[in-house]
Amino acid sequence: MELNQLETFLAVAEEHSFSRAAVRLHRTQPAVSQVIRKLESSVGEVLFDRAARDGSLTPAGELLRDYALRLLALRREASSALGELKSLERGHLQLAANEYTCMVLLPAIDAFRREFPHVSVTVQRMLASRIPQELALRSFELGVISFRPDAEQFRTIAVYNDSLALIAGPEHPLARKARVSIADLGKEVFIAHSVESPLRRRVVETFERYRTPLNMDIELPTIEAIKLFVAMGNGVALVPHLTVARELETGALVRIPVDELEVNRVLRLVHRRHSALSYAADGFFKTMRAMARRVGPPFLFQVDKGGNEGTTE
Amino acid sequence: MELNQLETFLAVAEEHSFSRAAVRLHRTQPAVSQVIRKLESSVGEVLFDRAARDGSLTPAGELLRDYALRLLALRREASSALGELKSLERGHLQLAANEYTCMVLLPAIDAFRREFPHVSVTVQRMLASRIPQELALRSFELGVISFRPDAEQFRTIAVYNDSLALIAGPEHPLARKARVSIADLGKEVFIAHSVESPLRRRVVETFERYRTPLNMDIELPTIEAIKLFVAMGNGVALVPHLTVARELETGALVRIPVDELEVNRVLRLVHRRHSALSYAADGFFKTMRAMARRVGPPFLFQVDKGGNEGTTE
DNA sequence: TGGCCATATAAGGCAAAGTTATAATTATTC
DNA sequence: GAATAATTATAACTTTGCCTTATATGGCCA
Repeated sequence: MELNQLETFLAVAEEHSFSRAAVRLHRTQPAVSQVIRKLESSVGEVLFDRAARDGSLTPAGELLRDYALRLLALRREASSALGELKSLERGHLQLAANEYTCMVLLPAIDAFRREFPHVSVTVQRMLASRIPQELALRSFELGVISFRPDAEQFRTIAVYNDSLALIAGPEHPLARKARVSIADLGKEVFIAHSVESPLRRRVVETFERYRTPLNMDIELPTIEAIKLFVAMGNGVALVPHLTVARELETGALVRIPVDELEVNRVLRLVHRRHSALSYAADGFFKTMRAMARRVGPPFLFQVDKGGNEGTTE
Repeated sequence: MELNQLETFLAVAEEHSFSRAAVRLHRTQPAVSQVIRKLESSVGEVLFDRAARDGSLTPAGELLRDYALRLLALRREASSALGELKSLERGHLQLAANEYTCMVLLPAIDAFRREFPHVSVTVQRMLASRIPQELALRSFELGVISFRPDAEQFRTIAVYNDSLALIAGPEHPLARKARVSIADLGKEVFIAHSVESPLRRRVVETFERYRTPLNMDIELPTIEAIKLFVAMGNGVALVPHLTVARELETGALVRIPVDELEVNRVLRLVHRRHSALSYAADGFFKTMRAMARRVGPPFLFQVDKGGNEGTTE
């Protein structure tokens, strides 16, 4: 019993004639006869009362008619569901980001949801360092990272240019100075993130380069904790600008400009190079590209080319 | 999109491998590849993430998987419904009979329902004379008549041998006589059925043959009315024995034996010769044959053979 | 980088499904 | 009641398409 056969079967039942059904299906009458015969032998029942000569159904035929209608309706539904997937009237977008990189996603997700309200979005929180391997395992489709993974299997797109901000509480002595050099920071207490990260390594390297002592006696587990602790006047911290944008505006924190620490880090979307992009992910890319064009820096949209330079820039 | 293809598709999705699916389906791997490719092109979506090499589905594939499962389940359901029809765990029996021939059906329907409790039965009430033409129009499948229709398109089976009973009220003078001849009936009032019927014609002919006057001034529309009227002592009536069996037992009516009126009439099941019998009707035949064997006369089961002798016995 | 595993591709064979032509069957009509 | 018309069945032939064998390609892992 195939859907194809059921289509022919229903045409005969509706037209009450093998020949008229053949016309409707753009086939010849013997072809229709053959399909019906084959269907009859496959279900083990005679479906049309041949003696009637008016295409009337046997009881078995009546029964099969109901099922045939339901089966074909279900196929139509499946087709239209697949169509909706393509036109993003349906679908699902699975992202992964860490505590702060997910911040940059928020305006993009907002725009995306506005454009495609029927595509659901989930953002999985994950340490950035684990994102490539989980991505390879297909736990999600798109990740946000701040480095370029060294495997060729990934494709990355730079989407946000985040600078590192040295922050202090508004009452902090450095907050009043117009210009601060890295040497001035030797005596400050740096509040560090307790998770090992490229960011942290870069801070350490920079201080070593300038031969400046780095006091990192305090480690806190979340950015929120660091911000709060610094706002209370306890030392300084180097954090992604985007995580403190609000506090800088309200004055709860102050950004201290230090030339030697003018480091940017580029946030990138990453996906499996060899997996076809879902329509949802494709739509998300389009949204981000549109946003980069409309909003401009720090948003950007730049597909990374070339080899696997590893952790860079 | 065919069910066949969806079966292959699901096998691959479940086995997470084209090659293993091929083994399971007793095909070769290229055959499976080809089916999937064809399915993909027909739905316009890539269904498996080839880069994954572990048979994982794309979002479109996930979506189709749900529908494929439902479609195949529905096909299984259809098959089993057709199986139930054959095994009479499901089905419908449509009969037609008139006011009194339906009486003979009751014990048969009772036995049938006992054997096949899931087959529904409807008895359509209809003048016996209209049954053949309605049968030809397929309003029902099986009719009960007391004559043999003259069209070759019908097949009849004698199932009940009903004698005509001359009835009178218990107080009627004839009720006391041991033997009554037709001549004794000349002065009686015959209560007639107001519907023209073979039965009535035969009564008239019999009286004419014996040159006995027949007083049929009273016509009543139902057997029930005739029985009641006769029981009240108003004349006599000639009615099918089976319609008065109960009253004869209780003594509400008395049967008067008249040799010249010892006429039997055979009730017959009739169906379209060229239409295949439904499993339900076939089961009903088997039930009636079993009953004829078990109960014996007046039940019988005798397929009528030969030409179209018209109204006969 | 070479071997391994999985899928893709190509070519050939065969079964199934479609077509044309014609027969058989049944209803209709004069 | 035979001719006619309409409908489905049958037969022979063609084409399509599915499956097989054989081989290539591509990603992964040591």
